[in-house]
Amino acid sequence: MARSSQHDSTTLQPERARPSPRPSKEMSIDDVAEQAGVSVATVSRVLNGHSNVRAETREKVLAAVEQSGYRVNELARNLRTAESRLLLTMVPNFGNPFYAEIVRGIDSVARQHGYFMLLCDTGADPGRERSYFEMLRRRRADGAICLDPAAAQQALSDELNTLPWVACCEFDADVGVPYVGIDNYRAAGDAVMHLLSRGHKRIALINSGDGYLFAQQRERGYLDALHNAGIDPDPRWQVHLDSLDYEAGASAAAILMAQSEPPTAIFTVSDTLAIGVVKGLRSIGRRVPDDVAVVGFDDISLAAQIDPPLTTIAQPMRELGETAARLLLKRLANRTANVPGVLLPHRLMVRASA
Amino acid sequence: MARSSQHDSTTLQPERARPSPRPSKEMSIDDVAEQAGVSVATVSRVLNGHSNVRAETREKVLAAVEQSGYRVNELARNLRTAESRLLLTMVPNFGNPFYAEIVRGIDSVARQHGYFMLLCDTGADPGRERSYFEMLRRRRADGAICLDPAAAQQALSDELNTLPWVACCEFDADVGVPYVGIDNYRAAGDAVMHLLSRGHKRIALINSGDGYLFAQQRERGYLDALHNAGIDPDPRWQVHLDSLDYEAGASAAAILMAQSEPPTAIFTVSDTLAIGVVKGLRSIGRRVPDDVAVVGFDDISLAAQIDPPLTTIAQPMRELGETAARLLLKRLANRTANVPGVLLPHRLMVRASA
DNA sequence: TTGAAAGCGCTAACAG
DNA sequence: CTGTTAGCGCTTTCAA
Repeated sequence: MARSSQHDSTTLQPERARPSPRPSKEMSIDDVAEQAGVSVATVSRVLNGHSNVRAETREKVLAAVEQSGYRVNELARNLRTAESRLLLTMVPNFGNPFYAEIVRGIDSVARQHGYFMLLCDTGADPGRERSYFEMLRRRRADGAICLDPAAAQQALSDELNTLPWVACCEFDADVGVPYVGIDNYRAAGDAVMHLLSRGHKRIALINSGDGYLFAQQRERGYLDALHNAGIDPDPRWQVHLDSLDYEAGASAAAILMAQSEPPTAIFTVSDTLAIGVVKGLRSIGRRVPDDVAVVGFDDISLAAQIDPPLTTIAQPMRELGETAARLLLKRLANRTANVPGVLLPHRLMVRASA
Repeated sequence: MARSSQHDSTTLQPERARPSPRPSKEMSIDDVAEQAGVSVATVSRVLNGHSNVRAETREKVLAAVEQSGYRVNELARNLRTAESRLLLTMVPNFGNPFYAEIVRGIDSVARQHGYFMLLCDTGADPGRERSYFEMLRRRRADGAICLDPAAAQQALSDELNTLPWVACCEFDADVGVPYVGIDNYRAAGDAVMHLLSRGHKRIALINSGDGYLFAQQRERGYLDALHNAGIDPDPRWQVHLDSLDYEAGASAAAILMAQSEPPTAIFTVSDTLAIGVVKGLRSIGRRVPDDVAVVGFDDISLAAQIDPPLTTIAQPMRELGETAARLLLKRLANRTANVPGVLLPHRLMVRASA
């Protein structure tokens, strides 16, 4: 509604009297050089902050840049320097709030180092995932952080391990790929031990499909903790889901409770599942924690908000992301550097649900 | 494990007996051309699926590509074709589940058209936001979809409107930028009218800060609906928050209910807020909907999961994203095309909370 | 149907 | 301190 005038245009035409810098034809470094009366090399130097330029010359260049509205063409720069300064982050499902904070951590470290992060939702589909690794090969991205299960598992058999990437959360320590995550085995054990200490004996596990490495690790933790307590885990207490959605948790809970001797506690490998469980329990008239205790996993921000607030295993999500990014950057800086695998501490958050 | 021989090469290192294609030195199109005994032009043609290549020649090239493990260098291709095939999506806070589904919609349309989507979390910070628009100017991305408030508002005053971007959800129809969103004014009215029809008179509004355009629009809708019902809105019923977090909703509810004549219903401009409200209400002993009714906004997947299930205004999130992407693609394909603003329908989801 | 050659816009030797 | 110049790897006329 304000100053409109300026575009009745359509390209091809003169198009005069534009507001200041915006040039009608895209400028190149040559134009700037000419306008400043120097060579392109000099322009490049000041643009890249090299010190070997006389102050006076620098001023001239800066002035020309300023008043021409010139912007460096990163496409050209990328080709020349042979790097895209883009990092890929692959997540199986970025609608899951668990990933949000991790991705934030990655993003913040990346941009701190002059990289941009490209977020890719793979849907845990190996096909999609491969297509993203393909981007690496085509030099569209410099490196990748993968939160996806498939890659971690195929790293051995593939030439995947020659690509610059690191695994986050989903990792196999025996493969040659740098990783960061938590000790899922021990974390699951801690959760179960908490339930045990509350007097529960019939403790169920709601797990995701075993496509996930963490699922296997947590299941072993659960099983061993039970065994160590002298309890023989009933197979009927274990359910495997192919989803981490709220809904999946709700229906799993209902099924679990329909048994003749239903569990008195449920350990779930994800808070989203646990939230669904709580809702499912409620809808069949069971109270939490009085009738059945629930413990989740991850400690997403929602966990403390629901009713009752969720007891859960907290993962240091932000740090997981930051660490992953640092590992990757390190690999990028030095291809031959020995980048380690790192395990970050988890923590049991005792709230009202168990 | 197959045919290995060909490169024990590498410039400096031994490193022999590598698995198949993976070349130790990066291959270029010249290498492929040489290996296939044709010119680079021909290689380029088959790589790009041009039809004017003899079948036999094509085979030769493909074979060379295959067994050299060659991958096109997109950096070079980008420079040459002057496009990055990258789209930016700017969200104020991608931890908010509302954005997840929208982003999915964008992503799916983008990749369907051979583009990749770069997700950018701006934190609703105009500075960060500008830095992303800067990427457009530097040709690091071809276009952008912005879910952020600031851009929509500055589009007028700036040369922002010459850049290839579209607004999604946050838009000002009077500015020259293509947009997609819902009719926030009417949607808010619908929510209030629902509450009215349930007999409520003292209806509170929990709004976000007025940095958001939708906040202003929904507030007007709320106010007018009340007026139209002959109710004079008490200013004490309106609270403005600078956050959409669960926590913010919880404390706002407590404050609201501490008044001498507290509201009997609360309309909230976001489900995340509403979920916090429900929790806040519960923690001060108020029941929903018996003591106070709550209606949210967005219909994120969680809305149906909480206790009680949330009555809310559903936004067609997936479609919002898809439409935004299509508008942008259209603009990209034809800079002078007249890309319209589009409004998608919302829907009141009546559940148990109101 | 194919090849030769001219750049895309930039950075980085190498000279001066 | 500054300029000249040679490419980065690809696509695309233009000729053959």
